[in-house]
Amino acid sequence: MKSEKSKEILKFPKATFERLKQYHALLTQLEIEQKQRYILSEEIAEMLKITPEQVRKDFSYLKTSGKPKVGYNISELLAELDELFGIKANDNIIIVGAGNLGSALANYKGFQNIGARVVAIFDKDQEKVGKMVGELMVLPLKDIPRVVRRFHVRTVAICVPEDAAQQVADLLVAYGIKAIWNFSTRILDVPNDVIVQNEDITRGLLSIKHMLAESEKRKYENSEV
Amino acid sequence: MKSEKSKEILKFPKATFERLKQYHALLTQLEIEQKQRYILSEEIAEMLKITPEQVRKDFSYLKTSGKPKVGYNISELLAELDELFGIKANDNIIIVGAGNLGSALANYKGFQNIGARVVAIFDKDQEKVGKMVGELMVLPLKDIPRVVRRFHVRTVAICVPEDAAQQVADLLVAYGIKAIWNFSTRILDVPNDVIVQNEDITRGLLSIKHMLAESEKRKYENSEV
DNA sequence: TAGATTGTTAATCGATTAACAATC
DNA sequence: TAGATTGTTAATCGATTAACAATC
Repeated sequence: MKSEKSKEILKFPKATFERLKQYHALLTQLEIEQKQRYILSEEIAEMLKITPEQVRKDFSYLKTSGKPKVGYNISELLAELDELFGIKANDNIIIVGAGNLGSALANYKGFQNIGARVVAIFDKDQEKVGKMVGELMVLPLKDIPRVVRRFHVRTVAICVPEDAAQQVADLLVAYGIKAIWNFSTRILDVPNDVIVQNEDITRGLLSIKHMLAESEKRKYENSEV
Repeated sequence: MKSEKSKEILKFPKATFERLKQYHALLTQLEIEQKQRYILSEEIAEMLKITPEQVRKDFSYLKTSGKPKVGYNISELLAELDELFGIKANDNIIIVGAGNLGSALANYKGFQNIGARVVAIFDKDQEKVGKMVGELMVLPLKDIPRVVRRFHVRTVAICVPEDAAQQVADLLVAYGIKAIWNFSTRILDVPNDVIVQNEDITRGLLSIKHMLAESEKRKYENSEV
């Protein structure tokens, strides 16, 4: 029974784990569309711009298996991934910062697909407190501990301006928060047992810039030959 | 001279390139703070939760070198990374979708640090057209081709609801856009020569869920011994 | 049955870590 | 000078790709 319990979180290659998240998103989408019941590794590969061999290799770590010439059962695969990511075990999260970004997050409908729910949104600005964001009323920061206790909140999204991010993080750590979802570009300094997930969007744009530069370069070289 | 030109975009290990973006963000922050002129590989490593050896290995691909016992000159390192990422070559980008997320993006101040500028924001909703988002007036979709031509826009951020994302992508591809910065969770189907950068935020939350589950598991196991 | 696709093993490739000489 | 830190080479580790048998 112990070994059972321990096995619940399997050890995948880190790279595989990252792709499993992509498969999960794709399969969720396909499941909603209801257009097909099976999917080939080839089709998945094409949509995610990877190779079919890679897809099959990744799936070989799962219990679900595919049928030659038929592919993988979408519902079955999705169910296993849901289980794997603990989608059914709902996580209550809160948002600090009720600006545009915080509001966008609060209104985001996709959280239910990954077993998360936004239970409250906070702002230090008295002007914003009391206003509605979607179905939530903006609360003052002092209410954070109460909400955290009541809803067993472990994860907090920080959506405040750069210069307030560290301060808010310190506060949350003091309140016993386990994980910070950091939407500021500020590198946060927190104790080692607090999980920080940086969601610095500028990284994506840097990748685009780089890829654009590379394709320009290729064009230049080809025209030269 | 050809070889000069070709060398402008150096070949780094992919993993190193990803970390270079983190170093860039960190150094940008330190440069703004003006608290120190030099930084040790050890200090960088601690802030980014990697090893100092990794940092030095990554930097060995750069021209900038550090001084034993002194570290790396922050300005010098940042200047090289700026050059490397083409920060000085400004990129004009546009945003489609003037909801909370699009508005957050339009108001984001950090773009200048990575050589990007939002020149326009669009929405299909007539109610939103004409309203101000920061310093930009929301424009109707039909104005996209004009703006793209006038500002040489290559990159577009898609901030529309899930079910409109593919449609907008098709439109943009037809207008000759080179790169799509996709903020919807929808997997987009576009021609191979169009760059797509997916900014699916739910992935970060899945990582958090997984890390929380792992640390719970560790706690459980330790208490059992 | 023939052909297509899966799943797995082995080979290759790439990234990280370890070790240590060079240098301030 | 002694000690700390950098930078590089070699060793290890991990991930991807190739090859191919199994199977529908």
